[in-house]
Amino acid sequence: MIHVIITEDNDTIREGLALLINASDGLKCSATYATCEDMLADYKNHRVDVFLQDIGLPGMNGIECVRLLRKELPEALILMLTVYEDEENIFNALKAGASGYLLKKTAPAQLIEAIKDAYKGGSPMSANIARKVVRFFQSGSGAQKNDMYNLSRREVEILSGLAAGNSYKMLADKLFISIHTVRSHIRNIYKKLQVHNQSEAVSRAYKNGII
Amino acid sequence: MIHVIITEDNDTIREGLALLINASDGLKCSATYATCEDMLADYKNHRVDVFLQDIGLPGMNGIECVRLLRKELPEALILMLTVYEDEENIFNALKAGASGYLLKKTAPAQLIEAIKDAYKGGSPMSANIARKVVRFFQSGSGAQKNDMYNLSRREVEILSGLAAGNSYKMLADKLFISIHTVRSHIRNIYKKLQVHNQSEAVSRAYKNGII
DNA sequence: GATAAAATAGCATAAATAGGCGATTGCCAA
DNA sequence: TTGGCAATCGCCTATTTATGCTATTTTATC
Repeated sequence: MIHVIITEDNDTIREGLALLINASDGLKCSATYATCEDMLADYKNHRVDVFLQDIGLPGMNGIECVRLLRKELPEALILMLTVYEDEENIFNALKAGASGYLLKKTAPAQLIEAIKDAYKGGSPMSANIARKVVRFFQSGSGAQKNDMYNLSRREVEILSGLAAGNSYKMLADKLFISIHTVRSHIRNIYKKLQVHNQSEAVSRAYKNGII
Repeated sequence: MIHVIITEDNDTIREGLALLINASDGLKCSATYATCEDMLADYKNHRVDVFLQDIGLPGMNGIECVRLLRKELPEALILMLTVYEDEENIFNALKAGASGYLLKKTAPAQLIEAIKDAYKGGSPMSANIARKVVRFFQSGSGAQKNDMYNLSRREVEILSGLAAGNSYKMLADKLFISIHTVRSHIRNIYKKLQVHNQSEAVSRAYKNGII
């Protein structure tokens, strides 16, 4: 018997999942929670083999929750069950310690299979999630999406310089151009990335593998 | 109808796979080869949607073969089907462009499912393969090194806020604290990370998996 | 209960940055 | 051949940051 704990804020979905699990052979939902805080405070009172974890929760974020849970239970099996399909959430969840990543649109039968799969040591993932993870390898851990924003070579150079902690003046000296030119490049970078300051630009650059 | 091409040196396995595929609804084995060289020279004469590719082959290695095939057919769907379960082979195959990675001990029914899964855009992997791939994320490229710098929870919160593009004032308002406190936290962050401006702090945070 | 760390708050000032507006040169492609 | 884009340079001004020093109140931790 595989015991499952659900953390999901939407009442309907939560109850539905619990019903589905309890109706399945070999599975039992031992507890459900609407928030991570509730779950972390109470999960020890129940038997549990697999955690089903939402990401978009009020209060603590589901990914942060995984991180904390992992600290207490390093061997915990955690399946993310979410609507978010973007790479940032996927990779962050996996890095935080999730064992699998499923989309909420996953069919009930597959969900049950995924829980059993995780319990047996697998890492169930929805088809397109798995493809994204695989693509991560193929692009050498950085999906070169700067095609999306198409920063010029010089702009990438400037942006990297900023991330390395250089001021405008330092960059100007290093690249043998005037500080005005540096300014100008940064203005264009902001426009292309749709941001309004260095930190956000650097952040976006990292998220998108530009630097 | 999904057309499959098999490259596998063992006669028994190769014929068995072909029989299995041809016996399955919606699948057809359009050609089989014993070596990569044969396959690369002849595959264009057949319809093909999915390649089933062994790794341990006489002559050209299966992974090298994937690399070459990808150059000619960037959109090719290639499933590795092999006995090797070591990480080096797994990651090299995925990096070379394989879409999925299955073990030869995979049950026939699952193999058929995997081919259909790949055709639909998935990345089928045997349970323990998937787990290894996921573990790669958890250990290798982002292993929660923020313990190194031990930023406090609040400091991480502030740093994330900066990366999201917030100014000091915006953060103060969001966190219901004074701008002086925000400043104070940032001062401490800089000291701990040994940096002197936001960009470098954000950059270091990303590199070390703090945010 | 002492001690350390974190979170809070303040002031002053020099330096850096962002945004507005404009301009020239060279190159490449529609 | 014209229009767009990259790269270069310029000015002005308001806003934001970085850094110096100090200090109180919680919160952990031993």
